[in-house]
Amino acid sequence: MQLTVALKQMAIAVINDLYGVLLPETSITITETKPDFEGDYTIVLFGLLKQLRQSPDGLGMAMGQALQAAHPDMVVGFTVVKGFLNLTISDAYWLNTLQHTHNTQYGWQPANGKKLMVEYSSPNTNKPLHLGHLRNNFLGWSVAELYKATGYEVVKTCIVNDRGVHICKSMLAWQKFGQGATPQSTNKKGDHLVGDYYVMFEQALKAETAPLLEKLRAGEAVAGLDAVAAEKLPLLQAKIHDAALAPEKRDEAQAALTEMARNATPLMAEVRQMLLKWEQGDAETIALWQTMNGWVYAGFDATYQRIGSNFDLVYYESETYLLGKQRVEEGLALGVFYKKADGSVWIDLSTDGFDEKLVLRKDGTSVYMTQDIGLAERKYADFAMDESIYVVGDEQNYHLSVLKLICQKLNMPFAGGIKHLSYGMVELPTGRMKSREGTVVDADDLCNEMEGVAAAKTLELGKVNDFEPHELAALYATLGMGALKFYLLRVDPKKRMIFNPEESIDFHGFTGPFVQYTYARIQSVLRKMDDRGANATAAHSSSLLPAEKAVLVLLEQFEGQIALAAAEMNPSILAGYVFLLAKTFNGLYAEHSIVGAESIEKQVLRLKICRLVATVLKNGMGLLGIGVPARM
RNA sequence: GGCUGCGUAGUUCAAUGGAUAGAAUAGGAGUUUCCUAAACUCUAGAUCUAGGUUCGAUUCCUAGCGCGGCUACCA
Repeated sequence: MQLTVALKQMAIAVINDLYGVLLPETSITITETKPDFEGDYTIVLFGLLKQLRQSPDGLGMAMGQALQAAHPDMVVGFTVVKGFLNLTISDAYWLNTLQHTHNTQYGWQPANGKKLMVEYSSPNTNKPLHLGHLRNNFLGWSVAELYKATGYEVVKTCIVNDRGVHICKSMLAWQKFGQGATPQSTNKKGDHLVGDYYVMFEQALKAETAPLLEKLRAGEAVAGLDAVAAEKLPLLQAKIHDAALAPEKRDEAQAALTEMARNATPLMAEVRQMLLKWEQGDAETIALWQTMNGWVYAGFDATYQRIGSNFDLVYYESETYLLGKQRVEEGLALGVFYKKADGSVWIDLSTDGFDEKLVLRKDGTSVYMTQDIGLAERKYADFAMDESIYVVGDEQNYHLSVLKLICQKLNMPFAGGIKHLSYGMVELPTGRMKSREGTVVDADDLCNEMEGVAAAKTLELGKVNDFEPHELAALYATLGMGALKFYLLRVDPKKRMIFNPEESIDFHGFTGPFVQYTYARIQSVLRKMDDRGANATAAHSSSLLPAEKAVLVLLEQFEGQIALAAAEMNPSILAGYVFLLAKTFNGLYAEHSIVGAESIEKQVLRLKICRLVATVLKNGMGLLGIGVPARM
C-alpha cells in the first residue's frame, strides 16, 4: 500500500481511539515535509482542531505519540511545529521498497474488472498530421496506458473523418490539377500528396473569391448566392463601411462577407456537387475517394508507426454518419427532441445552461452531433465499457458537454461514463497555427528534425562510435521521439502551451533525453558490476545516507503517481515524477560511488537502488510512450 | 453581446486552502588523474490590479484590466 494512504488510515484510527471521532479519509491532509524541517511526511492539523476541540500542540503531541506507539516499525520519531505534525519514517520502511528490485512490473496493479475506451487522434483525410495532432496522440496513448497500469481493460479507438466537404476539396483539386499524380509517381507520402491538393484548392478558391468579394464590398450583386445569404447581404455591406462600428465588429462582418463570397464561387459549387454525388454513391466519385483515402492511410500508418500510436478499433465517419439518425427518430418519439416547421430537428438545452442545438438538418441529413450520438452507441455495442474517454481539443468543450447531455436524456447506459480529456491548443510564439498562413508545423517534418538533432548531438559526443548503422538509427529515433513526446507531455493537458521551434529542441534539463541519459548511465554501472561478477547474495547496508534515502522515498511513490496521473487523465504528473527521480538519482550518483562503494554492504544497497530506479524510469517513461536506451 | 478558460522569475512550465511560491532554461561562478559532464554544485531572479471570505489565499468569491476559445442546417 502507498505510504500516504497508510498514514491517513493510521491517523484516522488514532483519532478515533483518542477522541472517539471517526473522520473520513478526505479530512486528513498529508504532505511531504519541507526540507527545512525534520521528518518525512507531515500531517496538517489545522483542519482538525475545531472539530476535535484540541490545541495544535496538544493534538500533535497526542497523535504523534499514539502513531509511534501503534506503529513503532514505521514511525520512529515526530515533531510538532505550529499546526504541523512531522513524522519521521524508519529506514527499514524505506529499505522495504527494495523488495521490488527484481519485479519488472513494479508499479502495475492487478486487473480491476473495469473497461475503458479511449478515443484519440481523430484525423481528417484531407491533410497530414500536424503538431496539434501530436499532442492529441501522445496524450491519448499515454492515458490509455496509465489506465491499463491501474488495472483497467482498455481499448484504444480512432474515428477517421474520411468524408465531407473538406475531403471533396482535395479530390476536386486533384481532378483539376493532378494530371494523374500518385504517391509513386511523385515519390511523396500519400497524406502529404493529398494535403498538397487541399492547399491547391484553397489557393484556387482564394483567387476565385477575390473578385466576388470586391463586388460584394462595392455593394454589387453576384451570382451564386443562396437565399439566406442574399437576405443578410445588405446588412453586412452596411456594416463594413460603418465607421461608427467597433473595429472588431467590422472585421466580423468582413469575415462573414468573405465566407459568403467563397460559397458563391463556381469551385465551391463543384465541391457541393461532388459531395452530393458521393452521398448518392456515384461510382467514379467513390472510386476516386477510395484511391485518395488509400494514399492517405498509407501515409498515416507510417507516421503512426513512427510516433508509436496504435488502435484496437478504428471507426470511419463514412460508416457511422448515418447511425445517429435512428436514435434521433426515437428521441423525437420520446419528446427529447422536437421538429421545427421546416422539418429540422432540435433539442432545447436552455434549462441545462446551453442553447438549442440542431441534431438533424431540414433535408434529413445528419450533422456532427448526430453521428457522434450514433458513434457513441456503436462503441458501447462493441465494447460495453464502463467509461469512455474522448481526447479532443478544448475548442470542442461545448460539443462534448452537449453530446453527454443528449446521451443522458436518451437514457443511454454509457452516458454517465463519458469523459472529455480536453486539452489546450499548441501555439507558436507568433500565435495560433494557421494553415492559410502556412505556419502549421507538420508532424513528419518535426519528427525528422528531432531525430536530426539527436544524431548531431550523438555524433558530437562520440560515445557510441562502435554502433552499427541500424543501432544508431534506432537510438536517434528513441532520443528524438523521446525529446518530442516528453516536451508535449510535461505540460498539464488542460492548459494551452507554446511551442518554440528554437528552444523546444533541447536535450538538457527537464527533457526526455535527461531521463534517458540517467537510465543509460545506470545500465553502464550494471554492466560494469556484471563484468566483475558482483556478489548478488550479500546483505545490503541497513542504514541510509540522505542521498540514498531521497531516492527510496521517491521510488515508494511510483504506484501513487501512476494512480494520480490516471485519475486526473494527466501524464504530466508522471513526467514530472520521472524527471524528479532521475534528478535525485543523479545527485546520489555524483555524491557516492556505486562500483567503488566504501563497503560491500553499501555497494549491494546502491546496486539494488540502481536496479529499481532503472525499472521505474523504464516503466514510467514507457507509460509516456518513450523508450530508454541501454547506451547513449 | 452571451457562455467559458487562462494571467506566476527574461522565457517555458510547477505548486489536493498550508510552513520561506518550486523546476528547467537563458545569465553569473565553479566541478572531470574517480561508475557516461546529454551530468553535478553554488548564485541571482516571479504570483496582473483592487476588494472580500479565514488561523492561513497563487489557489475560493466579487469587480476591473489583458489574452484565448465557443456562440454554423462545417467537422
